[in-house]
Amino acid sequence: MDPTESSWRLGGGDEFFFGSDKDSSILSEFGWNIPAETSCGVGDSDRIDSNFGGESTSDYVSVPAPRRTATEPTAVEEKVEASVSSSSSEDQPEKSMASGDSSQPPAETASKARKKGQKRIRQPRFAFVTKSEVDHLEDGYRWRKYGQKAVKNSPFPRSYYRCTNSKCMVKKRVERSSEDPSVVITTYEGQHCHHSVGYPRGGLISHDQALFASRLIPSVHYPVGLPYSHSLHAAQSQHVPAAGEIGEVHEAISSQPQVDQGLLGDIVPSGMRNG
DNA sequence: CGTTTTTGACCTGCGC
DNA sequence: GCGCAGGTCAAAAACG
Repeated sequence: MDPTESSWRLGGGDEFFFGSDKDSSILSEFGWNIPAETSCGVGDSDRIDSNFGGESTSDYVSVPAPRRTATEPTAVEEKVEASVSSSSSEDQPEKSMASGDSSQPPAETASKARKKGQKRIRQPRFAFVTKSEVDHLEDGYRWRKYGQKAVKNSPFPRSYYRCTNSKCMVKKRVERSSEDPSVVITTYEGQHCHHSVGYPRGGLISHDQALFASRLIPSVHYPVGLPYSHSLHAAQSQHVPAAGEIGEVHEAISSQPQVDQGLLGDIVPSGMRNG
């Protein structure tokens, strides 16, 4: 297991936290409302540093993604929860590049070089707990699955996804809770440097969603019920969910399971859902 | 034909 | 130092 997990485990994190007012700032810093200037393509750890104000190591923020809809068969009931993860896994700047770039030399060189020389830089992460029948929730972005692993304490495998945008190095990992098979834990890592774009064969994301994506961050608040401060962040990530839901989610989170018409059922704070 | 998913192997980091 | 578990890569297969 990785240390990382413990750090950013839902509600378990304790390294990063921002105040309520800061949330928006932070998020925006991460570029979750970012147009496309963040640093895509740049692929350097620099971007993280910049965003985090120089601390390349401590950074975990989240990258909320706008949830979508159309392809989702039954996402009607989803409890979303998010938490910020921090610390832990360090992500690799170069690595991303290497992997992202197929044109790059065999991963061997790249991977080796990168690992030995320096530590991987961690990227902001956001974990969402969603109650849904489908593992892979649409968030407005296109993801490509690049791996799957069995999880030690869980009968369910963990899937690893990467944004299909060649310049975007955002990753996402999805796994089902061993406690509640109906609960899907989605962790976003990194930040999109582009708007949500099309949907896989299912159609393009609607304009609304794109728009939504661009502004979801700022409007969010954090779930009052969350036990951890980080949760707030997480909460924000929830917003990401769907266009038009922002408002709803926001409310739901902060006050009660409100729900959005069909998209979000009720939000479940990490600490609360445990019961 | 192009893209995505699947799957096994490899590498890295951490705990003991 | 060894073993374990997580995370990623890459080749092959499947799908649209």
